[in-house]
Amino acid sequence: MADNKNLMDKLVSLCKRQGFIFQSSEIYGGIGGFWDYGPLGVELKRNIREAWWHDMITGHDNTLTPEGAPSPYSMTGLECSIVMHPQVWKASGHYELFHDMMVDCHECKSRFRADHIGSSQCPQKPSKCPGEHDKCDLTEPREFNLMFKTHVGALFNPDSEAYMRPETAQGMFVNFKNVVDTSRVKLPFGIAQIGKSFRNEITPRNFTFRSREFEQMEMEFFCRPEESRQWYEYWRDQRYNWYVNLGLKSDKLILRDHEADELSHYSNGTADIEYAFPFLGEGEYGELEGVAHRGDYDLRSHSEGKLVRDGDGFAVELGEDGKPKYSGSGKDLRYHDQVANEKFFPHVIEPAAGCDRAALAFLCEAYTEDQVPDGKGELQERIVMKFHPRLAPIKAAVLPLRKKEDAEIAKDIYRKLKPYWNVFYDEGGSIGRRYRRQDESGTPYCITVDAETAEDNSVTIRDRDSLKQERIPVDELIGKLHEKLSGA
RNA sequence: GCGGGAGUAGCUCAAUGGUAGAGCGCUGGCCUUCCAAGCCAGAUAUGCGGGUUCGAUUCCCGUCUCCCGCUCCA
Repeated sequence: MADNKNLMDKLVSLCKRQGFIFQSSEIYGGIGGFWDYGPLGVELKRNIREAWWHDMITGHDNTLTPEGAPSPYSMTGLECSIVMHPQVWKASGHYELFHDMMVDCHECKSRFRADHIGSSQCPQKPSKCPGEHDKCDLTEPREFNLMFKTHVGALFNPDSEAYMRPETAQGMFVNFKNVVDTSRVKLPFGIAQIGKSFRNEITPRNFTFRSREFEQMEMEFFCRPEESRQWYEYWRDQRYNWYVNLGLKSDKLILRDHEADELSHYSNGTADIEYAFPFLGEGEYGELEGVAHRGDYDLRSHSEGKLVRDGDGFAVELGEDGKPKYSGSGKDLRYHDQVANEKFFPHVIEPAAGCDRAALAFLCEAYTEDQVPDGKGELQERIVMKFHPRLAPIKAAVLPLRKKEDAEIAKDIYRKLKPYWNVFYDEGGSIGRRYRRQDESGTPYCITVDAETAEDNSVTIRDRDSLKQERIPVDELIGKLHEKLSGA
């Protein structure tokens, strides 16, 4: 743990000095729970997003049955607004769960829901309610809201209140009908979205792990109810393997099924994909992604009104007037299977990933200290970020060995590669220093131009992890890099 | 939100009620050229606000941020 703590400190320092992650608004003293991605960090995150988008959507083959899947399926993308109609959050259940009037006691440091004071116990005198004991020192009821509130329109009044989305998922549900009506998709299919979400966390902690503004990569997979269990299992494995294939070691990554009492109000089953972050204790894991079986909870809620558990199933929650407590849209969001001519609410499997958490996990996993012989053959400590080539912010660096003689040829090579990849040109400092700089940025390959290049038009490619160099003709460079970077 | 600790250069750290230093890194130059070599020159810092004081980075108060513990955690 002490080593891990130390490792986390070193990683935070590296993120700052290499331009991966900065504290938001740092020159004004910072603001808790918000983070900025620097020149390298933005490339890392972009690569994570693109890997996810490619592997989930654009690279998915709608016509074949992937291994482990019950059938072929289709995938589509979507991008929704962050501010939505406030009723979305009432029907979804977020408003009730994220929004409470709370009373705190200065004396016993407890917090109570304002509407439950009469049925709560004072921790110091359990026979009385909070506030009835002599020593109680209660605050006024205070609004306690995990959703960021804003106002739509220039006039501030209660009718203009709106919320920044606390998750991207609802955008997929409320657009379910739009997607079905316009894209000719048939069950089973997924709608995927990447975007920012906002939660007013009480305690942002652990670097970027729990932030107030964060990016989600979420997919809602709609299927026939009777197939939902199989799809749930398919997506659990699929998503777990995605992280492993991008370099997270499987002994640091677990797939953990939620206990029954841990399940969300809507869920028929949830598994977390969790990573052994260095800031956690031995044997502890932090959530990267949740894969939830949401049943038909969301589509039904947005049709009929917010649901509550009713025996084994769900029923619309009713207010005192016998009408839905939080009404839905009233639109029929059932899927119409035109072949079988039946209408039903599809069931939903939701793999919901945190992009920033993935970025943090990949940073933690990449951070490596090893030893490399210097010019005299003595071992020197090296810090190297061993990113998977798909995720590396810079794919290759072009380095002239001798600044004067080799620079022009090196620049030509740089220009040849630039249209394909984010390539970096560096002629400053000794070659060893430049290699180390690229190691700390996580650049997988360094292309070095030397005296031989002018003679036979060949360069060396240095491998970041093995330090091995391979000499190849310049004409084969693009093909070679394609092969190496495609991510064996 | 509570309690404790901490904020000095890009990073890691030093020092001081009276001109704020170092190492590494960074920039320019010379020399060198396959794994952080050398020489010369240079830039960059006391989180923010207030108070005490002739003078505050140092003492006091507030605030913000970070760390640890509690609390919270779809």
